[in-house]
Amino acid sequence: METFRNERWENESGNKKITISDVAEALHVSKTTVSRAISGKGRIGEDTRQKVLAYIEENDYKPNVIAKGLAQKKTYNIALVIPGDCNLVDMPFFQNSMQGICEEASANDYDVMLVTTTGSSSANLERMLANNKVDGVILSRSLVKDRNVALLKAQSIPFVLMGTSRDEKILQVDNDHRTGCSELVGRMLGTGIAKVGLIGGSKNYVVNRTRRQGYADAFKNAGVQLETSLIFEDCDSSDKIESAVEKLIRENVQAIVCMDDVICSVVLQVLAGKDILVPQEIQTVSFYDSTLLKNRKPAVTSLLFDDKALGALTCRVLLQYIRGERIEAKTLLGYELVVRESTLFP
Amino acid sequence: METFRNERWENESGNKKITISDVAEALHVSKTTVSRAISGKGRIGEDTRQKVLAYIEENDYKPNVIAKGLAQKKTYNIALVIPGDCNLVDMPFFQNSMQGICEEASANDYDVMLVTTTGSSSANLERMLANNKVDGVILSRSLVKDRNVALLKAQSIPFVLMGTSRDEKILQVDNDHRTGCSELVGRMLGTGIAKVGLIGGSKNYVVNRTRRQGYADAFKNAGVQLETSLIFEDCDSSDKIESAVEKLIRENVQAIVCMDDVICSVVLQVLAGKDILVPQEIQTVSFYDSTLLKNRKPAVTSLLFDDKALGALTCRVLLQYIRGERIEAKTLLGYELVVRESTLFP
DNA sequence: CTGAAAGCGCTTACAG
DNA sequence: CTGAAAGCGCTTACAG
Repeated sequence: METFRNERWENESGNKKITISDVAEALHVSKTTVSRAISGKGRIGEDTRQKVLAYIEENDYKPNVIAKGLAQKKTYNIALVIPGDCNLVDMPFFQNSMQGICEEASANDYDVMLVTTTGSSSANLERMLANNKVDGVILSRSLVKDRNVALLKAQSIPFVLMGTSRDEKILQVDNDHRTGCSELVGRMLGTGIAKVGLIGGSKNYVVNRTRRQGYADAFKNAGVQLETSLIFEDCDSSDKIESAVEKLIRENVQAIVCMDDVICSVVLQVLAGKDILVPQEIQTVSFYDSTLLKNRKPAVTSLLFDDKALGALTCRVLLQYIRGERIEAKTLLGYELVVRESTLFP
Repeated sequence: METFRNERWENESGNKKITISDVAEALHVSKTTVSRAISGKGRIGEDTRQKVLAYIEENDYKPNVIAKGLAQKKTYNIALVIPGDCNLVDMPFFQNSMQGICEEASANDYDVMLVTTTGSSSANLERMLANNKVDGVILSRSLVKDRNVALLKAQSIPFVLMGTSRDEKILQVDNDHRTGCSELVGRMLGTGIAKVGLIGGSKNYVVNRTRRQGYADAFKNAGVQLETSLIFEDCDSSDKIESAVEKLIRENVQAIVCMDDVICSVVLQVLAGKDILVPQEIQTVSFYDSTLLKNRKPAVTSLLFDDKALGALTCRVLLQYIRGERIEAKTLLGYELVVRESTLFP
């Protein structure tokens, strides 16, 4: 059995990193001058500046960010908190927004630290904060009663929520689920039908409540009476979804609105099992396009959000806040309504 | 429109962090002594040690990890590199292993920095390495020709691959896909059937090649001739998968082995569309249980891997390597074979 | 415009 | 067993 051993000292001579002192020495200037040439802060002669910059470029000198941070009392890190126990339907959201965050951070010479928390424990986040390894944190998709929010507030460390909260005291950036859902449902009602059922996920997630509001808005706008008997929430298992679909069928709904793609997937399966045609007999839409339904037939009409852009923007907002810039308390991003085969929109 | 502004200086008096100097001063000892009490390194009187520890506990002192790192030329960070552009079927893998990595790191007082790369760019990784912000890196699920591997090797920074590579010079930790796939296919062949088709994903991913080897192993072990005409690889779109299924049907296969759940999902749909019964007419298995098929009927026989444990182990191996401990070049983790409705195993 | 010096919050030979 | 001092690689008043 082959084994490995890290023997860094052997090649230490080879790639010893060059420091600011080395640069200063080689150029017969002070470290101060080198530092100024790099940061652009403080007065410095244009020619010396160029000389330093040229040498740095030439010799591939990279300042040690850790040391820089220590001196400035910054870390140039932000933390991204994601649920360790999310379900499949939410994964594309996290994956995509994550990429947006990483790229935006990278572009600003920041790095992102990953912190996973579970519903029951914020231990990892606490450790991270205690260790002072970050300048700020991004929280994603919060729960209605979110312990992480409480933790962050208590520490008075800059943070922004990538999602929505009714707490106006916290910075928020989110997709405009509410308007999107409202427009989508509005399109359904606009075709003249009124019996539109809703099947939703756990009310524990703020996003699900927001979607529900959008659904309600549509009825209000259309002047159609909303029947609460057609609304099924907290459907977090196949069984619950199936039973909801059956009840909706008995109610003779003309359309079923699904809050997410997992729900929609089950709904389509139940309808297919009963040989109910979509969209001819019952139209179906999903509130979120996660590619989970990509291979499903019929293709489902749904809302398309740019999660990567959301991540990037959230990151930018956090960075601006850290720098002390004045920013809007809440930012909402647009969406696209994608009409596919599962509806009979004109 | 409400706006926010970060005004840290206002409450700076409130939560100024206490430093090692404060502790030393309060206790009338030197910083050296405090440092030793905490680290456990160097000789120190048991009573002074207790005294220091008590004070620290009492006043909630947390050493500044950044400063500690600077002095020791360590960062107490590792980087996790994940593809920014992975597809749905791989998300559960990344999500779960991520959690394992974070928790193991946390338990060792390390933090994990997130780096996303795309097939075409390793820029983020390069930046991270240049900035010296990590002591080591975890690479996940490498491609056959992986630029990240080349980059890491050139930098001679400790790294381990969470996945498999034929390059024996790199540290690897992986699920034992090969043995798993072999056993699963072996069970099929053991029922007396011989015409077992295979539909696989992109050969660009090492993991898909490994699974293919497991498939081949099974035939060899069973003494059954493997028909290459029943093997379809690089099926990375619905169209290709559908066409593969149709060819396999024409070949009168008795079973179809799917390399992952997305493939399997499409296969089941095609079979259902043609009213071909699973498992009565064609048995079906998937090589990876990603919960993507959870709501599908019939439930699919597949392999179950503990991705979270894989992440944790990978992290542990990297940390041991960083510490200079001797470790095995390659570690393989077990799996569980879950027999469900889609097969006719005895 | 430039530099010497102190400092960020730790660790670690070295000396006692 | 304990401490003074130098050092990790930067930044930033302060002085010139």
